[in-house]
Formats: sequence, C-alpha cells, structure tokens
Amino acid sequence: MTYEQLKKVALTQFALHGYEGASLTQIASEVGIKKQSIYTHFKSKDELFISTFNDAVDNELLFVKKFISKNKAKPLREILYNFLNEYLDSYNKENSNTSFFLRTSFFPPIQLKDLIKNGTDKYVSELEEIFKLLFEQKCGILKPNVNERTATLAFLTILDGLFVELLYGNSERLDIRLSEAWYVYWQGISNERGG
Amino acid sequence: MTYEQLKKVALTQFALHGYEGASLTQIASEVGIKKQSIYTHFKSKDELFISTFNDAVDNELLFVKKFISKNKAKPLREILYNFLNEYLDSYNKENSNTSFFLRTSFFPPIQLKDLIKNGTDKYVSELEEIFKLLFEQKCGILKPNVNERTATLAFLTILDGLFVELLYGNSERLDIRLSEAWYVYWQGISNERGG
DNA sequence: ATCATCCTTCCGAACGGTCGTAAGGATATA
DNA sequence: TATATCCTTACGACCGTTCGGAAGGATGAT
Repeated sequence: MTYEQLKKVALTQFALHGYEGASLTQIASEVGIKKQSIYTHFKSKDELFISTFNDAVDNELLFVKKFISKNKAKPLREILYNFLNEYLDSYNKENSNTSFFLRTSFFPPIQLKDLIKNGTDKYVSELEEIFKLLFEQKCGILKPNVNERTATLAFLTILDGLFVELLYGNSERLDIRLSEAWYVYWQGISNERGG
Repeated sequence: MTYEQLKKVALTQFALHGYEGASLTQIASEVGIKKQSIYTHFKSKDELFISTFNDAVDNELLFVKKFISKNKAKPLREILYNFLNEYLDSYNKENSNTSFFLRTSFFPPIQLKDLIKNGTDKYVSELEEIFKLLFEQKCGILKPNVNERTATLAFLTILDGLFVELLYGNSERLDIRLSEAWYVYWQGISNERGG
C-alpha cells in the first residue's frame, strides 16, 4: 500500500536529512510516484511528518516491550546488559527508526514542537515504567540503599549516554564506553560480592 | 565587527533551525545587513557553517578547561558533581553553543560530515584526556578495581546521558536523573564507606 | 591641500533552482 | 456511477549565489 510505503520512505529520508532537509520530491520518487500524489494520502508535509513520528514512537516502545517479554526469564544482569547491546546494535541495521526518533525529539521543527514533545514524554515515561517494573520483579539483587527507581533512572541515563556516542559515530569508542559504564553501573547498584 | 557578529548570529540560527532550516536572509537580517553582504566575509554557506562549528568546538572545550582549572583545589567528588550541574546549567543561559555543537555533531549536513567528525573527535578525546588526568591527580579515592580510565568513561557517559535529557526538554526529569545517576556512579567508583 | 587610486564593505538586481501546495483531468477499481 | 489513486500543469515563495557598482576610508603622489 502506498500509504504505508510513504511513511516508510519518509522515515528514512527524515532520519537522514531532517524535516527541512528532506524533500517531498525525493520521498515520492523513492516510492515511485510524483510528489503531488502524496497529497492524496497526507494533507501536508507536517501531517506526513508527525504521522511518521507517532509510528516511530510506537515502534521504539514495541522494540523494548518485545525484548523484555522475550527475556524476562533470564537473570536481571543479563537482561540489562543484553538490552544495551541489542538496542544499540539495532541502530546500525538499516533501522532508521531510532535515528529518526532521536533526531526529531532532540531538534523538532519549531511549529511541531508541542506535538513532538507529547510523543517524547510518552516514550520516556513508558520506558521508566517498564524498567521500574522489571527491577521490582527481580528483587533481592539491589544494594539495600538503592531502590528500583534509582536503578531505573541511572540505567536509562547510561542508555541515553550511549546513544550519544552512537550518534557521534565512533563505534570503537562506543564499545569501550558501554563496557566501562556498565561495569561502574552494576558495581553501583548490585549487592554482589567482589563484583 | 561584522565578521564576528555573523558567526554569533549564525550560531544561534543554526542551533535553532539546523543547517538546512537556517537561511542566510534571516542571519543577515539579524546582523543588520543584506544576505549578499555575507559573501564579503564567507565564500559560501558551508564556509560560514563550519567556521561557526570550529569556534563552537573550541568554546566547548574552553568551558571545560576553565572549570577544571578554577576548581582543581576542591575534592574530586565536588568537582565532578559541580561540573555536571554547571555544564547542564550553562545550556539554558542563552547559550546556543552547546546546542549547536550537539546538533551538528549528531546530525551533520552530509556534505560536511567528515569535517564535522574531526571536530567532534577532537572534543571527545580532549574531554577524556582532561578527566583522566584529573582522576590521576586525585588518587586514593577510587575503588581498587576501578581505574582512572574506567571512571572517566563512565562519568562522560553519564554526562552525555544527561545531555539527552536536556534535549528532551523536561527539566524536572533532568534534575532527578542527575541526582540518581550521580548517586549510582559515585557508589560504583568510590572507596568510601557507607556512601 | 588636492587629487587619483585602491581596498573594504555593502547593496540592488537578478540568476537558476527547489520548495510545498493547489486544481483539475485521466485511469482503474468496485 | 461513484470512489480512490495518480497524473500533468502551474503557482508563488524562497533558496544560495553571482555580478556590477556605490559609498567611504586609507594611501601616496603631486
């Protein structure tokens, strides 16, 4: 269906060039139609953009939820560490979804700022809830002076920090940061001995 | 001087709208000249952009170096924690420098990608060096199984993660993340008892 | 002191192009 | 016949860029 194709192509183009840099001509041409035909499906560039963005938010959350439900039987430590690896890894696999989501959330086109922020807030708060729940289910692992909320927020801060390194584009440095930040994080929250 | 004024205005415009979204007409108008006059000082939009970017890299590093040299007498814990606070704080004070630097480093215009990456790598590697040196000078504080490099990279990852929260634009959430991530980080690296 | 020269800075006019958008007609499906 | 989809044609606005020339200050020669 052209409608879905349009959003798919728009995703990669917006991820690559941003809102202003991506042109309807280019998007249409990759779908195989003329740009004027876009207006059969979307009434403006703005509408195409935020429709694509809302999908991107849902897909990001879907990825997280699927991962958690697929791995919930494993030990907490393994879940968290693998999550970082897989999430960052998925970024490089022709997956423009995360790139587009981050780009848009960080630097939205001004006239759409509010709409974008809704999606961003939804993403962050759901993410916090998902991991807080996970920590609560996997109890007995945290230091007594570290509660689930603290462990969640520190974990997500590291995830965000690694996204930054991902965007900087130096994959060797990313690997190192991942292992070092993880090491300190786990030592900071877990009650393991000699960890 | 018009030359400096141009770079100053360009900084805020590029920070706000990105490379493609910022127009020479608007930049010139805020300086008080016509866009044609820009070409007296820069031979293209690209040149204005990367000239502004190189300045931004230098200014970011300058901020860090000044802070460290001003605070080097204080305890390590205080330096690091205050650094996070002041760096993030400076972002909101009509300071487009960090915003422009991050935006450009994350999502450079494609034709300038290599030039931008040089500046980004310079920034990151100098930052790593600065803090590694700091940790080496303030010895006796780290856990025996945490070396200076690990402490540095984990710290900078947290800094980056907080930048993300800054870009998301929810300042209350930022404050919470800062304190929680810091708590876990310090507990992960320091040899303090009952900290 | 006057004049010609040069350089810097700026601007008016205009270039070729691309942008997002609109209206209306063709085509095919149902 | 009705509806959905895509097309052609065209619009006005804005884009970065170029060119020629106007203004003004500085310099050096007369």
